Formats: sequence, structure tokens, C-alpha cells
Amino acid sequence: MLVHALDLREVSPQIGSAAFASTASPSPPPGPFEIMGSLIAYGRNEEIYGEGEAADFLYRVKSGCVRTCRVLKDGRRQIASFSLPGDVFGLTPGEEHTSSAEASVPSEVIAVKGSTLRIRAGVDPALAILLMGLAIAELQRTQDHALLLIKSAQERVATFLLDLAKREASNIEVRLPMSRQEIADYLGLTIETVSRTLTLLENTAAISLPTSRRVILCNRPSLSKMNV
Amino acid sequence: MLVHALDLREVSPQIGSAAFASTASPSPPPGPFEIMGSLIAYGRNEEIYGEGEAADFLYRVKSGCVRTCRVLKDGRRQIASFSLPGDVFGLTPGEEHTSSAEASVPSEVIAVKGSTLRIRAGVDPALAILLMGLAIAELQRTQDHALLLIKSAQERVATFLLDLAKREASNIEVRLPMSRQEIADYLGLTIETVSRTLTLLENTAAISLPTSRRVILCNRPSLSKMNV
DNA sequence: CGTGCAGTTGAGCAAATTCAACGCTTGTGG
DNA sequence: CCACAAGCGTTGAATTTGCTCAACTGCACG
Repeated sequence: MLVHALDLREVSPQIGSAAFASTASPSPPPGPFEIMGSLIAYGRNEEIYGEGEAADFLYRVKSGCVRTCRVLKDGRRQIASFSLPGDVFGLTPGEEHTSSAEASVPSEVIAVKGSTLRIRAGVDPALAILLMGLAIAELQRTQDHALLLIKSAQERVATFLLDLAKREASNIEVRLPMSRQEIADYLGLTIETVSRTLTLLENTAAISLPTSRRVILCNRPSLSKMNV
Repeated sequence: MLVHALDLREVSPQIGSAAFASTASPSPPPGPFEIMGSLIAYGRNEEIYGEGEAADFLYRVKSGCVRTCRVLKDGRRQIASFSLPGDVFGLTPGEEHTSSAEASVPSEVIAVKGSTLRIRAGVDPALAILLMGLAIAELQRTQDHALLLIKSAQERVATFLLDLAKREASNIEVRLPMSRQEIADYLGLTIETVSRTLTLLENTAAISLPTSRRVILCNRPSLSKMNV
């Protein structure tokens, strides 16, 4: 049930590379992204890449929040992931992006050219294994997302909040870097159902909503009970 | 929107390895699976591996149909994939299986020990890249599955039938190697809704159901219209 | 010729969606 | 500094979709 797309912290221990080990620290030492990539800033709702475009870059979020989306012919949108600082996104099956990526809020990302990575991966087995780890981690998250989509609305929202909470410094307050519409498109619900479910959780004292973008988890056990 | 878990046909062209190139032919020449693996037969509903077990093997379906499942605490089951002959399954994020695998019908699979593959992948960059391709292909299918789960019941069933049809020799008749319950758990619907939707499609002359396990696609355009 | 399982069908119900109105911020211009 | 518009979120009522519960059918197998 993960909200973030790719987090190098999770794969680096497996691959025995120290390069990413301290991604979580406030100022991580330079890794492949810092060395080979360039920093780009995007405004709210600005497109980073579009569906069908050539997949030439791999990105790492430095600040903000990036969503990846797929859109059905009739306009229904599914948000596949939210990537938070430290997460990697842009890994795509094949040569073309099957999803688009946009900044949910003003965001900075570091972009590494895919061909650069590919060339180095051919030489450097550790990098090849790192890329494999990214793909595997992304697979895990996508599986969890699919599993989320068979749950009830309450369960989806509870799971979502608990996932976000894992990423927060504070483990009681969650800041939502996305709109209700984005949450709805991620959870496979309508904006009204998301709103109603949040107020329901507030009425049952599971959470509190000081502002629409801040959630206080008052009663974690009751949320966890919904996190099947 | 793929039903099969992993199909080497799709990854081999990208990786430039000839070993798997003719997987689709009636009697494929020996590849890693034939050389390094052993053939095992499973009966209907027999477990191949369970959730939480060590992920030591990679499997390729020789005959039959294998489902991979995840189960929520309260017993709700999601089928993540159906693997048909030629497909690979068992690739798992991490050391433990996050899903179980069972034979939907009596099936033969070829198992390759993961450690064997890993050892060879360290030496053989082509094999490492092949494994990467498997992960990426699996990722694509899982994304498509997640997208399926935001569609209407009719759309899900139509998509499912069209996906299965792609795998059939005949492109008008589809054989279903799984029960209604399995289809329901794959599509995130109930068995009753699947049954009702199939009869609805039959009443609208989109399909015909000579037996419950055989579907004739009478009107592909009308099915495709639902395949958003 | 029963028995049991898989699938279908029906009726009523519950959950989530749709459509619509309302309220709260936020930013802008007078 | 206030008025007002625009965007976002919330709430309500009616509707729809798919689910639950239950009965029934057909088929395979002993």
C-alpha cells in the first residue's frame, strides 16, 4: 500500500551499494542522481512527461510531490503513484511512457538521462542490479495499489493515510500535498466519497482535520483496524 | 490489461538474447528453463508456493493455468494474474513471496532455482538484463490490472475476454481455464456479477456461451467499445 | 438415480456515484 | 480595507451499480 513510487532507501541495502544509503538524511551525499543528473523545478500541475513520450529520463524527487497518471479513453484518470522527496519515478516498461507525470505542488526533481544509466549499467553490474531493484520495488507498490482497489472506501482512505504517515517526520500529523480530486483518482473513488469518508473518520474520532490539507491521526488503532 | 503473468516472448526481443526468441513455437528449443529447471505437475487448486514462503524458484508454465493470489486479513482474495503456457511467474519483490500461486487446472510448470539464476546473473549480464525485463513486463501487467479495477463491471469483463482472446490460437473462441469465482477475484467483482455480465453480453449478441468454459466472441467491435 | 458442485437467476439492500447547492479560502481589483 | 470572483471542499438528495442472500438449474460422477 505505498504512496511513494520508488525509494532508493529500500533497495540500497539489498544491493550492497553505499551510494544511496543515507538518502533519508537531510542532505544526502551525492549519488548517481546528483552526479549525473540535473535539477529541474516544476510548478503546480506542470507536466514532467506525457503518456506516449519517449522514456529518456529517470527522476528523483528533491522537494514537492509528483503524481503519475494514466487516463482512459473517456477521460477517467487513475493516479498510479505519488512520489515524495527521495522517491524515484519515471521507470517505464518499454521505450515509451505508459503514464504521464505532473507536479502536484511546486516541486524540484533531479533528472538522469536513461541512456547514460543504460551505458553505465552495461559496465557496472551494481548499477544494473540497482535498476532491477527499482523495478522490483515499483512492482511491489503497484501490486499493493491494485490490492487497495478492491477494498471499501473507508479502508482505502485509512490505508492511504497510514501510508502517508509512514513518510512523515511526525508520526501523528500528516500533510496532504495533493487535492481531494487527486486522492480520489488514486483511491479509485469520487471526490465526494473521499470528502465524506474523511468527515466520517473525523466524526468517529479516528482523525482530526484542522485544515483540509492537514490530518491528525488521533486514533491509530481504529485506522489500523480498517487497514486490512 | 494482460492476463498472463510473464511472457518471455515479449522481453526477448528487447534484450537481444536468442535463447527465448521462439518461446511461442509449438516446441521451443531449450532455454534456461529447460536446461536449468525441472518439470513439476500440479493438480487442480494445488499450491505451488504460499504467501510468506521463501522465493527460491522462478517458474514457467508448460501446460495448464496458474493463478497468483493475495488474501486480505478478512479472507477477501485478489487474483493478481493468470499465467498461461509460456508465461513466467514467481518473480517476487524481496526474499519472500507476497502472493501465493496455485494451479487453476492440472498444470505442468518448469522450476528454476532462484539462487542458480542469481549466480549466473552475476556472471552473465544478458541474464541479469533478462530478469530485469521480466520484472518490467510484470510491472506493466500489474499496472494494467490496477487500471482494470477502476472500470465498470461490463468493461472489466470485456477487457478480460479480449485479453484472453489475444492468447488463443483461434481468434474467435476463448477457452476459460478458470472458474467464475477465479474470474471474479481477478476482476474485483462477485461471482454473481460476473455471471450476470456474461449473460448480458450474450443477450446483446456480443458473445455466445456454448458451455460455461467456452466463449465465442461474436461481436468484437462491441466488446472493443467497452475496452476503454 | 441421487448427490454435489458450478453456474445462473431473482429480489432486496447497501455502498458509492451523480447531480446540485452551499460554504470557506484565497487572491485580485477597486 | 473591503468587495467580489474563482477554486476547492463539504454536504444533501436521488439514483445507480454492484453486493448479499436465497433459490433454482444443469451437469458430472458415483
